[in-house]
Amino acid sequence: MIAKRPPDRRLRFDPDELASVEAARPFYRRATVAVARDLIGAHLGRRWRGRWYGARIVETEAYLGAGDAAAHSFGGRRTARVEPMYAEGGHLYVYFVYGMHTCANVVTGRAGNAEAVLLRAAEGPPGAPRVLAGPGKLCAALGITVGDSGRDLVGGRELALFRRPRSRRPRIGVSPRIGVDYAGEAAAWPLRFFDLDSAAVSRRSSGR
DNA sequence: GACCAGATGTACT
DNA sequence: GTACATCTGGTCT
Repeated sequence: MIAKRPPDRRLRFDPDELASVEAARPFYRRATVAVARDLIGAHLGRRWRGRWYGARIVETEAYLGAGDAAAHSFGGRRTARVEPMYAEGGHLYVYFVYGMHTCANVVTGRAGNAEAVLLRAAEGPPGAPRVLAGPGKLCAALGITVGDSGRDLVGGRELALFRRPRSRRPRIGVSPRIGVDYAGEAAAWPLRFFDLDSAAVSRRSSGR
């Protein structure tokens, strides 16, 4: 059993205060690119000891399954690690990389598609500057571990995603994905989305 | 901006 | 057994 990690205390938030709506299954079942775009500005919430902690997502990347050389499920690869990617949209796929970092993805589309959206960065309250700038830091700050891989975000008791209010539509930038140079032609696909006005979007990946 | 080390799980031979 | 990974933070130019 993998030990659970507590979230960063500074990320405390009240879902009601945001007037946000928890994303339901149909939200995740749509095209991966559409979900990746709509996740910008949404809040990822983690419940720890009865309280909610969370952050506003400001950077995502779409991974398009078997036909995408940058995706873990490229060519239909199906191992114990990537198995959660084959679940129905709305599940979480978490993996450990470079011996020290954890990255969280939201599975999209229908079961078997193996498509997902990587959560690259989020923004906390003013008291938590840059603690979420990068997929590894985002997971660390929210206490997400590989033990959360395969968890369902829909109706989840510990992890949930709250959609952004319609009134707050961020300015969204688009660029190729980060760190996937090995993926050949797929490396240039414009599948990275980010909030143009967020300081948490990593420098390296700011699209310049 | 470019370059590089770091620590270890996962996939593959 | 071995290569390398959807990174990060530090150093140097």
